[in-house]
Amino acid sequence: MSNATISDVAKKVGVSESTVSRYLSGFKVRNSESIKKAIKDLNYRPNIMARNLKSGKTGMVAVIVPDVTNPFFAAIVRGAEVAAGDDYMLQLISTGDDPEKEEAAIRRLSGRVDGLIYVPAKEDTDVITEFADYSFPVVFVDRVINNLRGFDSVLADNQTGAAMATNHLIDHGHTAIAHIAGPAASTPGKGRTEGYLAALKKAKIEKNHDYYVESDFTVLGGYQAMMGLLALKRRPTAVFVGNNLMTIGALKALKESKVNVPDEIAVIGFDDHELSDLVDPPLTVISRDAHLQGALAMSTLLERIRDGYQFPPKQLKVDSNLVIRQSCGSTCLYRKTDADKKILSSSTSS
Amino acid sequence: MSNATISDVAKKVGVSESTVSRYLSGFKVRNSESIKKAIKDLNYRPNIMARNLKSGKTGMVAVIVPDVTNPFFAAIVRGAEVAAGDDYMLQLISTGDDPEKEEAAIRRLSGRVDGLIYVPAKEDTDVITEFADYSFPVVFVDRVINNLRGFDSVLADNQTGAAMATNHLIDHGHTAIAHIAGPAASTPGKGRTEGYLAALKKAKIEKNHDYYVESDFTVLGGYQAMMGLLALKRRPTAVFVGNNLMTIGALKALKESKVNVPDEIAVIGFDDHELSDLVDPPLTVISRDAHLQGALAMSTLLERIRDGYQFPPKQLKVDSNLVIRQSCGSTCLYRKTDADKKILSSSTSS
DNA sequence: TTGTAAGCGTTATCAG
DNA sequence: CTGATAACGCTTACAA
Repeated sequence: MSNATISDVAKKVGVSESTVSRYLSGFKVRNSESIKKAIKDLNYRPNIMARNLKSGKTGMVAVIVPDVTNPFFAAIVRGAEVAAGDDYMLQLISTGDDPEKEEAAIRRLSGRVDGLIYVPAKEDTDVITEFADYSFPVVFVDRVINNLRGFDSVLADNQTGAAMATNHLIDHGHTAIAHIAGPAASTPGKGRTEGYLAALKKAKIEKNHDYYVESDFTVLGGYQAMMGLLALKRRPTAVFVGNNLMTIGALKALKESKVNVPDEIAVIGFDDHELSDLVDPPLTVISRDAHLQGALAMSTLLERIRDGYQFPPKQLKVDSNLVIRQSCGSTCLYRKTDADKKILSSSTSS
Repeated sequence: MSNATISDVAKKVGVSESTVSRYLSGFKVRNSESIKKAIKDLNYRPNIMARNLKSGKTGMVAVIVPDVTNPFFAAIVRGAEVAAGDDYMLQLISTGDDPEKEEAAIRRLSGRVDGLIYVPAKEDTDVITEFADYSFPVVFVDRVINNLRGFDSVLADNQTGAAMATNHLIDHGHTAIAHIAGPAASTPGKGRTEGYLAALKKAKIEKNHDYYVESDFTVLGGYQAMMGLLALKRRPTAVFVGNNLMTIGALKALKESKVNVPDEIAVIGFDDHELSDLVDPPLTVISRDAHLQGALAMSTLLERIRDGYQFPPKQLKVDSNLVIRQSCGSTCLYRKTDADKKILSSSTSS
């Protein structure tokens, strides 16, 4: 039973509650030894709620991700936790991509946490407009609610990454390059499509509407999108897939259809994976440091919690890197690095 | 600013605080309409801390896992969250396999949560012995602290699963069967080794000490263990690997050493993975429902929170299943099912 | 149904 | 350095 209160301790030692409280806060008190002993004897532990009620702080930060089960989001969470150190503990909300659950969860957050790291499932919601009232700072990661300025964010360099991916395919001689994209209404979906289109344009490759498939960032979506591409009269010879889950789906579709990668179709994905070098064939991807994104988000948030909005909102970006393995073939040698060797050069820019 | 208090609302309407409080608790009050309006106008939201201080409940459950980044643990977390529903929110602690951080985190938990779902990183710690004092119920998942009875737990059927794995290899005609095991001091490490040994014994295969390698459940550990096995004068022809991460490491070692799976060596892993059917070759594994484990743990915990320990501790177990793909070869046809087709028959037994 | 008042456990203020 | 006292915002007897 840990229901001993500060008053019990005070009584036992024969001092006032305030003295014990001061001892606990590290002030010098006369009977510190006997207080120490009494605390141990009574197995006293301060009541956090009472403390919080006084201070108005909770020592908690909420992290909302669409799905912890996605290794990419898990890495963000882990990065945030590491950056929080001993100062803050994490409340995790993983809504399973359900915007309604997410909204409900946000509503329940008020008063429970000192800040929020937020990877929204859908970006066209308007719950967030209530945040102005919600009395705690918010940092967006990877996605950012439409038309919402005034918030900090930590994004990936989607355009550059997607352009690198597309250029890599172009360098291999492809011109029939498809793109299985995330929702055009999402920050990463939009950004990556922009990068893809920009790269095509720069290479003077005419864009083919059949080769742009908007999907939904899920395994099933990627599977269906790839099936659609395979059904085309004139199949693409290369595909850039817009995220990790859709890449898995696309690969399953290719495998099921017995289409050889990279000989019949080259594949490049966005976001790396622990198993990317073990799949058949080892997967060439654009990678970025999700752990770092989480950590940056947390440190930005902690600054806000400490200092408020005296500084203007930050828009952080994390670099993307090309990790070349074998799913695009190896005809293009000049860009080739050791397969399976990650180039970990993630850095940040504002 | 959400700093309006119940007293502000009361003042605005011209009633007492208790009336507003009653309205909030769903009681019938005369001026409910005007109270409703005042709450909206003032943007009043109840202060959770104050409420908690009164009730002594936090509405939070802690979930401690060694690493959220491991998809298996992520699934446990997600399962727990789903089972929690709207009643409880999750505090996540993922210590990166650091027992010291874990211990520190546990210490800070008291008073913050109403209960704990605990997957310990190390099972020989004794922090947990303080739990008796810690005033909140604990449910262990997957692992269980040494010599600790009196707690609820939700484990996997490690023995049976490991025996299935080993038998599968035996059915393929193997007799030189190695086992890359987790720590013998851990529940799953120990259980799976027992299953492995039992299956060997039943098949009257003499056990070879070189073929038992105790490792640490990490990718690197699995890699090194496999490298060790490959260096043996008399290599095993089949390996049962004790968890998902070590299996990844083992596969990397095999790939690097250009050893063909399954022709030169058959591999079976413990715990399935989203990508298991895409790796080369598609991986045969023992699978169990981690999501279910998390959910069962949560519902058990919620019972304890509600009803206390009036019922004796439950020891739940989740079934393991054999998922046959191609990493063990296909010489043994009678057990063969459609490759890549999961048999989802997870159920529970006490 | 309503209001008054006490109390949850802590910390901050202010006199001593 | 110490102790009494008043908050923090809410709930809940108890009385009206």
